[in-house]
Amino acid sequence: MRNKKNAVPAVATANREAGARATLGMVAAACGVSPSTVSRILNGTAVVSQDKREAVDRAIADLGFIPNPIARGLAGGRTLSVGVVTQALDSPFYGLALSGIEQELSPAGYSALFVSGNWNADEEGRCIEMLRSRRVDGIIVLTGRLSDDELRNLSGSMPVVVTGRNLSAPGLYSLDFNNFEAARLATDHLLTLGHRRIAFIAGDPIHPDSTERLRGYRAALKASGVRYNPALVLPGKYHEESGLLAVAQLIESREPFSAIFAANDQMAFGAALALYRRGLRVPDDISLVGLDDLSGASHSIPPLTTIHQSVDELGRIAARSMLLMLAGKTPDANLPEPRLIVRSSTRAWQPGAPV
Amino acid sequence: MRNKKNAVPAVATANREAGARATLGMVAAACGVSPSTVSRILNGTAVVSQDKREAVDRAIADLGFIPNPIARGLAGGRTLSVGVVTQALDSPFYGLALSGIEQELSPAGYSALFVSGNWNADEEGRCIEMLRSRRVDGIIVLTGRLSDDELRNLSGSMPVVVTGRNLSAPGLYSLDFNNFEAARLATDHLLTLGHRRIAFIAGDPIHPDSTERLRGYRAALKASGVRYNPALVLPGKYHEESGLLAVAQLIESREPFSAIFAANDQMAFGAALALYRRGLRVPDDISLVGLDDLSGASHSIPPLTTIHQSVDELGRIAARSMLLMLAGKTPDANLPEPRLIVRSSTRAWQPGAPV
DNA sequence: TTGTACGCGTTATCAT
DNA sequence: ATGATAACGCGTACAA
Repeated sequence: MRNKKNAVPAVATANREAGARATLGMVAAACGVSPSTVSRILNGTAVVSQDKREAVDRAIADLGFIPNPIARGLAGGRTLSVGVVTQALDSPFYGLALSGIEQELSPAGYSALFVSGNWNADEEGRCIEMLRSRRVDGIIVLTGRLSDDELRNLSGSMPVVVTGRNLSAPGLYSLDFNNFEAARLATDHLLTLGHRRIAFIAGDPIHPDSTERLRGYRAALKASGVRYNPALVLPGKYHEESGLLAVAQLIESREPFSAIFAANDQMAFGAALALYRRGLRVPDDISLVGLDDLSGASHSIPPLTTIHQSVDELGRIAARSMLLMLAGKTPDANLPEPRLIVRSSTRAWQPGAPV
Repeated sequence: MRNKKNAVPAVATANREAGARATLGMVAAACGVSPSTVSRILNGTAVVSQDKREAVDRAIADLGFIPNPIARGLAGGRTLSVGVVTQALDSPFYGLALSGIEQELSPAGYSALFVSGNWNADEEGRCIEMLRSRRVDGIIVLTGRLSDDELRNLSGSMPVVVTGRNLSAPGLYSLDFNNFEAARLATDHLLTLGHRRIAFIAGDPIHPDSTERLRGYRAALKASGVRYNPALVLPGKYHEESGLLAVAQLIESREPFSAIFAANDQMAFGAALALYRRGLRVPDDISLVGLDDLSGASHSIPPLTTIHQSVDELGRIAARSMLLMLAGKTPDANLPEPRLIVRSSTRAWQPGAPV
């Protein structure tokens, strides 16, 4: 099954036509130098004479040689791949981050191994074991359910970048959106428009960002001298259906409100649908603000006023930080601050609102 | 940099605590057998005496040994990984497919290498080169811009599963939705409701499914004896903005219509927004049907009547077919037929529509 | 049944 | 500046 290595040039060229792969050894043989020299040229590890370099470069182009990352990994102890633990591959939020990660990793010659933990700590653990067994050079964890200690532990054996948390350790870099400020901005926008009875659909308390967003909501109210009313805070789970339910529940409660701030866009979409079903118009009757600025937000009905989080930028920065750590440097990038995007789901408060 | 191999058990255990990985050689040394024996036990390649097997099993568990897929790949010529070429990682449509692929591949011990071609043939070519250099065992191509010949060519060197086409070759399996029937169903639904002036927002003609969907639209009209009116067919590009533009253009043209069938949900969302901006109500003034049944369709305003395509099932079946080919068998699975999902964006035609 | 020896494609170390 | 040689961790003929 094995065929001879270091075939002569003619054969190598023939092989290439046949779809077979050229190897470093074949390149070396083709121009009469040692494999080490070829390797050095490839990696810029040492100075090589001009003529040899040219000969080798030509042979490389000629044979269509591409170094084998597998063998490279075996020999060099690195695989030029980084593992990415996400929570869902089909998510308007995480999808953007994955995209950003790939955009940054590919040009650097790294591949991403995407695995999804599905919001399950056990599954996430298995994913990480799998990534370790594949010898990824580092791991990027998007949010996740793992404990901080597990993460710190992992960072002992390889560089780790984690989003949605704020913890530090050697070999560990964390990146988080300013959830507090995002929620504060959203609430403040409604307050500025004159709204006072502002309902808040909270996120799943299991996410650390949920409490931050609640804090931002309360801080904005306080700064405007509006009393915090617990009856206006509804539990949600960050998906559309929970936003819909929350609003249904809110209306049932007969607690008056003129605006809603949903802790993420998906819940805002659900909320909008609930209002629509009750015959309440957005923004004429009720103003609505989301958070995230998912791609769907600009084409929802009405286009959703929301807080923009640069999720693709999150991905890019996470990847860039990983690349830096892999190069032995220390990352220090931060995420851009959230900013308000005013579209058509909010308007100034009017006396005599229906609710 | 290299450290000694075949460390004695005590050291191995210590290493394990330190986060270092056990190797097959270490397992062999730990119980005084040869590496080949361990390998055989791992792969069930040959019969091994009971006592050795037990000793080895114990050592494996003890050392927490996990075979290194990299080395395995180098030696055995397989990597237990399959490449997946998608067009976008952040897409409500492809995301579902990726998710389905991972769900099927993981339990089988395979990893997926997701790369995105961004609707660009060159980039797609580079992706495939990268996957080949990483020695993936097979490649799944979601739609893509590659020519059929390139695909057939690729399938010469490894198993290939491609979606969105209908071609066959040894080592190549293709899977496609019934786009014709999907479009026929959508159009027929509107016809059944009494609509006669049904606009069609077509997809990007560069996608082969676009022409199929147009065919389905025309076939349904014909079957109901409705004359095909080219003025009611608008060009689109499968994204929200193009749906919005198409409707704006349609209204400008002053060609009367009472219903719109958009060739995918994303364009339907854009269409809904355009109608909303003109003060036209869905479904009261205009009925609207999409195609795909994206997750957002059920929470749009109003919830969108559409044709369900099991995109996650597409991913799962593609992966299952790949697994079959990898096992030397011939896949023969087919995609489920599209089905109509009636929600709230359509209603019976009323005389005296505003347009 | 088990072990030996070699190869997979590359990098790193040590000579020269 | 360059080459020989030895790993990297595993699979697999072949020998025993």
